[in-house]
Amino acid sequence: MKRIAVVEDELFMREELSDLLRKAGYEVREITEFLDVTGQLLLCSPDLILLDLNLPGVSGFQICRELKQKSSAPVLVLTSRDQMRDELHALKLGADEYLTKPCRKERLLARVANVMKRYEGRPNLLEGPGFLLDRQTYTLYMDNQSVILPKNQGRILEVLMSHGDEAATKEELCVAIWGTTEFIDENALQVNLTRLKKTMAGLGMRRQIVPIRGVGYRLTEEGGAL
Amino acid sequence: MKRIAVVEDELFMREELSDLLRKAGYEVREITEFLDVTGQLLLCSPDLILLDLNLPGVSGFQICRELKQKSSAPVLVLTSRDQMRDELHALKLGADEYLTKPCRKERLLARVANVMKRYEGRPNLLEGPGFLLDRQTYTLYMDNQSVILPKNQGRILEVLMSHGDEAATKEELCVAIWGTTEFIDENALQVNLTRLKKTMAGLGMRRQIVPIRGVGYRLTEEGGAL
DNA sequence: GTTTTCCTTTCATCAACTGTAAGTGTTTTT
DNA sequence: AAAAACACTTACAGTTGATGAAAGGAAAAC
Repeated sequence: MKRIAVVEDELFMREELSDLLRKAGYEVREITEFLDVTGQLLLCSPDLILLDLNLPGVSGFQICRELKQKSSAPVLVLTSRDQMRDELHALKLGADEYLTKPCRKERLLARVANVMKRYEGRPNLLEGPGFLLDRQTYTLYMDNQSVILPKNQGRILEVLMSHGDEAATKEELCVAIWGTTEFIDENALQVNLTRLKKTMAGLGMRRQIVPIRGVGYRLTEEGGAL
Repeated sequence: MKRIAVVEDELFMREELSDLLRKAGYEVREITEFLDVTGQLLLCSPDLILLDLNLPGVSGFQICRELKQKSSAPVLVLTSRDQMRDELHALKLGADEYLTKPCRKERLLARVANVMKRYEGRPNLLEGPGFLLDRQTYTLYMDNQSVILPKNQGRILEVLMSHGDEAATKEELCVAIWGTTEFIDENALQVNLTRLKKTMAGLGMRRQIVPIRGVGYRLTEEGGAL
């Protein structure tokens, strides 16, 4: 059975949505605490996320962006009719569909089914700007090429991507690669970074890895200064 | 610029389609010889294929099926309004969209753009029943797992898939793996087949490899007898 | 029951990934 | 300007995993 996560703060609306979806044969998980929404969502690994943009305290946009960085579930955004401008914004952030509230039940269900069908059987790929990464095999897709990254390079890229434009500390990277906080050797990380850079350059990827002195590394913003 | 292949036998219709698409900024390739349509299409490697189902001599369905086995370009099927039943059939064969003729220009362009956007940045994956295969890296996707096949196993599976339910000869397989007709050693193929079988079984794939005595191998039909 | 064809396992070889080590650049600090 | 701290690169050896050869077992055809 397909699992859908509902992120909506208004009680009434949330229950109505859940009800509708359950009757349509989906398993529903409701998010009721709006701290670390992304984390909660990742934990229950839904097949689709229904996301209201107007949440108390947190930015729906921010959540959307984080989700697309850290998971590969499709996101269907709900927005009030008077915030149509949001749509474009949401789509840019990687939302797969949007709907205006209120909206007819059939319409909602149709979109839900449609989006899920589009993702049906699709591999679990992490989206980066202009490329995709399979988190299990570390197969990297760019344009029409695909390359298998060695495990370490893959893990590094995965961590960097999950941080978006922010820096990942060297410690984090080491943990991701070797599973321990004790530094095996800071240099080992260094070497693997060099190798990853080379493969990325070889593929013509626009994003580059830049060091943050004394902290770690991050991926450059799209048109970011070198 | 995106390239679209038009497969349509009626001259008038074909030119109208081509015109429309060219004005919309696409590069168009027309298929005018209806022998080995699939081969021609594979050669020009289009980003989308516009396929009329009523072709002289050949079955549009057959072409559709072959395309989905041998390429990963999206297929948009055109059918006359009085053959609505075809639609279901076409979708089952893996067509990504269908349209009834005649049809409004905007509608056609909208669907074309829509389908292409859906494929945008998507990796070049070959579709098998219930699984996907990356022809470059031989990454195999099933359910939510993904595994990297060793090159030889990948090549074998690729060839078998490209033959659909028909048998691939041992010679073909050897050529695909080692690039030569001279048998390196028939046993080498044997060994790799065994290994492929094992990995497929390990993943719980429904399709199995069955030998055709004295000829070669083929994948079992969905509910095929063992 | 014999022959042909197909299958499986084991073993040595080879290629690829990896960490170590040593040395070179490049910032920042003094 | 010199020193120190940090970042980068290259070369090399150990390990892991894929590959083909060989040998023997199973299944089908006759």
